[in-house]
Amino acid sequence: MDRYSLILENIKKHINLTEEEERYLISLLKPISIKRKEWLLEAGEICKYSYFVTSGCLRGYTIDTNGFEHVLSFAPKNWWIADMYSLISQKPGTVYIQALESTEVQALSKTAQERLYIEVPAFERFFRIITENSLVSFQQRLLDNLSLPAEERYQNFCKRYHGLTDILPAKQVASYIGVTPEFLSKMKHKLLYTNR
Amino acid sequence: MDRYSLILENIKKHINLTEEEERYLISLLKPISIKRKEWLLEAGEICKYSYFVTSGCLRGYTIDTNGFEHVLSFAPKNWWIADMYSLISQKPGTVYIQALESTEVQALSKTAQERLYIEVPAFERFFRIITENSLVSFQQRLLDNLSLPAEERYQNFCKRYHGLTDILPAKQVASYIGVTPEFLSKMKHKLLYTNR
DNA sequence: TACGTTTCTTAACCTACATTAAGTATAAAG
DNA sequence: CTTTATACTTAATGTAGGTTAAGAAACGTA
Repeated sequence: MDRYSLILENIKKHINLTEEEERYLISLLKPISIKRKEWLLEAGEICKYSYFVTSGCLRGYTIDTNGFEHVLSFAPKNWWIADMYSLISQKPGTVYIQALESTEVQALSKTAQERLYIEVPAFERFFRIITENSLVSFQQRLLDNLSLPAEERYQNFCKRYHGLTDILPAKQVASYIGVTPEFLSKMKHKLLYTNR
Repeated sequence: MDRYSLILENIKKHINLTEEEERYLISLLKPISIKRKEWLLEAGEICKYSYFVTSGCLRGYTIDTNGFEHVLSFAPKNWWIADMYSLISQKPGTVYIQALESTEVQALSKTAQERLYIEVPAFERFFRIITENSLVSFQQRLLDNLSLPAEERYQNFCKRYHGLTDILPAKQVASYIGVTPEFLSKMKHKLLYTNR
């Protein structure tokens, strides 16, 4: 039962659950382990799960028509991830979800999630709230991309995802903030020698 | 009662309402009219309403540290708009919501919205769904900004917001897709003479 | 119907960031 | 521990899109 405490605490930050509701949720979860570089989802597939990361780290990314990858989101421990477009439309998506290291998730299927909305309406609230939060951060990220030079986007990233910057390959950070690895390397050099 | 049909139809696309629930919703709405160039919300204020546009058109935008405006979203007839960050945190926001022409909205206050979640749980579902849809389109827009040249972003915009392109000042479109008015003008010239 | 303001266009010049390429460091996997 | 792939750095060169400026068109207000 302890392997569920992380997800339960995550949910109980926003809603209250009775023990029975907790047990019901747990009965719907499906634990999945994947190794570094393996995928939970690939472009072209229909996303059938919301994933909650209990250990390790995932990345969601797309590949554009020129073959370049773009990181949509990182999902370290305690984060949710899915291809939202595909999950809600149940059409083939464009997102890859890949493990950056050995990772364990609890998968909640779309059908289980819908059952949950009906049986335990508080979950409707929970997912509304985390979707709202996600929307706010994507809006802010878009505005950052429209208004800030790459150097500030990098510094913001380091602050906001503090522990992550050390774990992630710089390449992935570059892709997230929207620059090439070469240019990120140049920025890091500059930041190192011009301030302090 | 007919002035409410647009918002009721909008909501009934996603959930069912009894006549009593409809009446309850209507009792919570506050109609507001504003004229071209007036604001419903300014940066620094706390956003207290979700706005549903019944006629006219609004834009949500921010002003960066260099004084440049960036359009976050347009809200023509039948769209919802708010400063989501400020609305959910009830802290001062960064978004201006301004009328591009004479506009009428139905305003639903944050407190009314929360009451609605409790009295009529289906509204929790409704706002979950529209927030999910909004999230998907912001994710796509971010990816477009990361992966597509300005010319394709402009063409996508023209397709996706078809009627809007004719109504909006080109300046606003430029701000939305993330280029200067000068560069948009250059692109339009090019598109006009190179194809067809 | 005219005036002032805002928007649009054109063009010369500029810069942040991309591309290419080649070498070096790091780390995964046998 | 070695091997091999992957990630990182540096530097030269290229380009999409920004900046500045100034005139032309369109539009809102009277």
